[in-house]
Amino acid sequence: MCDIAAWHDCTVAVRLRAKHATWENAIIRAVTSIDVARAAGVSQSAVSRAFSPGSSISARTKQKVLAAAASLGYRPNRIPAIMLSGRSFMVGVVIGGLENPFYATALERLATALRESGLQVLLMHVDDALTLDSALDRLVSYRIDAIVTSLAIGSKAVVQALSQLRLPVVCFNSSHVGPWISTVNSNNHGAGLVAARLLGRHGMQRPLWLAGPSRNSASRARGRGFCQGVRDTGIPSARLVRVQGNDTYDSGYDAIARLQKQGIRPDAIFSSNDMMACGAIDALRECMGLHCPHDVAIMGYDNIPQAAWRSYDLTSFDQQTDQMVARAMQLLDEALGTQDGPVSRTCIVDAQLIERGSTRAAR
Amino acid sequence: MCDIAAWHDCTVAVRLRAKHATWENAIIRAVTSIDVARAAGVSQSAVSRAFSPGSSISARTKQKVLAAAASLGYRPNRIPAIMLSGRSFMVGVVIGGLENPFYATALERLATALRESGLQVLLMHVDDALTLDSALDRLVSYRIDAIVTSLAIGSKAVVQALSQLRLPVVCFNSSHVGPWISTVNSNNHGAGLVAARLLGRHGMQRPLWLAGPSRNSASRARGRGFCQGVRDTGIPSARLVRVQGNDTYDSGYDAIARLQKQGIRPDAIFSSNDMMACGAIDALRECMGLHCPHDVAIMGYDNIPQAAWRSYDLTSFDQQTDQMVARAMQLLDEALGTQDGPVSRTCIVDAQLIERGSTRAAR
DNA sequence: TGTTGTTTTGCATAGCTATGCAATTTTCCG
DNA sequence: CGGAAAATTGCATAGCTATGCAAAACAACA
Repeated sequence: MCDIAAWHDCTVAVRLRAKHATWENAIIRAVTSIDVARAAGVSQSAVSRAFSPGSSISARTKQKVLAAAASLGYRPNRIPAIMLSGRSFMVGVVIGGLENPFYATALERLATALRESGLQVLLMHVDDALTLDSALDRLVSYRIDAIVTSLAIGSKAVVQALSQLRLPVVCFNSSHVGPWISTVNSNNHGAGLVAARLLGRHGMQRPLWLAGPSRNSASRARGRGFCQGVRDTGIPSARLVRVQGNDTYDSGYDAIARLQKQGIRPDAIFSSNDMMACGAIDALRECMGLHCPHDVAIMGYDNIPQAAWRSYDLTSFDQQTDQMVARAMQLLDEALGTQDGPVSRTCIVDAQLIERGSTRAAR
Repeated sequence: MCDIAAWHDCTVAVRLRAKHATWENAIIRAVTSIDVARAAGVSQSAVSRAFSPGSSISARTKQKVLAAAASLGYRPNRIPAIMLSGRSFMVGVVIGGLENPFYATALERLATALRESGLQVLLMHVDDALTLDSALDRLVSYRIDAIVTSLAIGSKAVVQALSQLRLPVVCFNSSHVGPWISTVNSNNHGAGLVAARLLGRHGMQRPLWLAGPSRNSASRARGRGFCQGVRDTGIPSARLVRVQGNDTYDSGYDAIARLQKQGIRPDAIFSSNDMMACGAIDALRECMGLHCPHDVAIMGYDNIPQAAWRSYDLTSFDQQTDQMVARAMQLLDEALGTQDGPVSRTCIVDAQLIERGSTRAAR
């Protein structure tokens, strides 16, 4: 019924003819500061100074230049400055997994923070680690000043590749460190402890740790914290269930659905992230007839918007994106500002427990 | 309007540090092709050719160059080429509203497509139309080749600002057109018709159109299609309820929650997007005691991942992101390839109805 | 070997702006 | 008004690579 768009039918081509022959030249050659200088009757230096705040130029000259620039449609060109200074004010942002709303939001905040610091975002989306190398080559060929990545830097090889760039790198939630590499981590281990204590207060006896892929170091840290917290609280030790595949809703759903066959019946679940937790809630109800929070208490991580949606009402840990981004900017500034060579710092931000209905047992 | 001086101001702090960086670079200078040439005992041209596929160079020379380059850690530099060719192979991508998973996914796909076409993404996140002007100035100062934006270009002023850049612009779901501006639209109106027909088949009698903000032209088109479809089908005409604020889950929830007081009791809702639809489902249950699909059939738009989550199981229209991105790339290639001046084309992609439980009335 | 044709190499340059420095103009003050 | 100080302006250049063109090396062939 809805057939593929026949775009030859729906397409409207509108070609606009030039009124003056001049604009065609403008395509071939952009308006330069020399053009403006000629039009304003000043030197090219004056044009440059008119657009550089704080430089030595009289109000009258600046006025003339700006007028000429406006009439010619001149736009300052930062490319030559990159060559001269060796600084492009571009930061390579390497991301993946935007289907997780947490990363999408983080990217948004990061982009805003970078913009406000006068830095541009050269975005590189990578599907897997394989494409990372060529992605880095590309970024570097544009002479980026630094790299910020939210990828969970899993392998030593990736760390080495990053270090060899001899560029400041700031990672989110990466456990590996090395020269040139700084990281901002959520306090994953601490949050795991808090999660376990919360279950202890509710008297849970059959906790389950719903783990993300083992290559995800942040997930591993959450699990370690949780299991330790469970031991500390004196609850019977937590059962580990690891999702197959990625840390998505479907993976969480499937992992819990499999419990049915195995005869496992948890009364509390701590999930490596919110999407998996939502999948778990639905699987419990649909496959096992268990309801949250009446039969099972559930906690996630990330505090994605959907955790607050009423159908899930999911207790979660907020990663405090704003703080983490602010820290990342600090580390970045520090790395960019120093002349002392490779900087490597780590910085940990506490996650905040957001209690919602999914852990309010109504027994 | 386009205050160029203003954004220069915000980079002053960083600029000062750049001086130090320059001074420092005199000591730790990036490896250039000249360094490699010296090390390999060849001319700088040879180095350039060794890294330009298809250029005239003997295997032996290339070998020497690559070896020297590897040992020095040389990385090709595209910045001078930008100056020479006037082409940066960077595309400015202007986005906002990543909290809507649909846009996040679209960005991911777009970034991938651009990368595969050898284009870089210079990302610009804008919170509102106010920051757009300065954002554009920044992008242009990096000599981007084109702009792609998923913002709903609402106002004539924005269109004019974009046109004045004299750069190819490709918009998603924008109704306004103009020189230099091409658009890829979802068939919003057609989808509205389809939605109405679906309700007609189910015998609904009290349809409600849950409208997004009136400035959103895509939302308006969906509403027009729906209302016309409702008329065509002979159902009593659809009631309009417009959200206050943005097109989010909360807005959808609140809009439906308000129905209670007004004594409105729909038996079918077509929502401007999925997030609002999810809010509507929850509000119906919590505030009015109505259940979906038993009491009310609900449809959304975008087919975000959450629409498939079992707690919502929402019928939706898939915007066929892959197709839309592919079309956008075609329009982009066309605009970049032509020398004939400003191109303006429009292209429409049908949305695909995804029927799920929210419209499977179990009466 | 000489000649012609082909491949490879190096030279020289363009591309545009920011900035140090010197020259010039303006301002200030005695 | 004169001269010193300050402000402004212009000149010249650096920054790095891709590429047209000419020169050189090489290959093929008689």
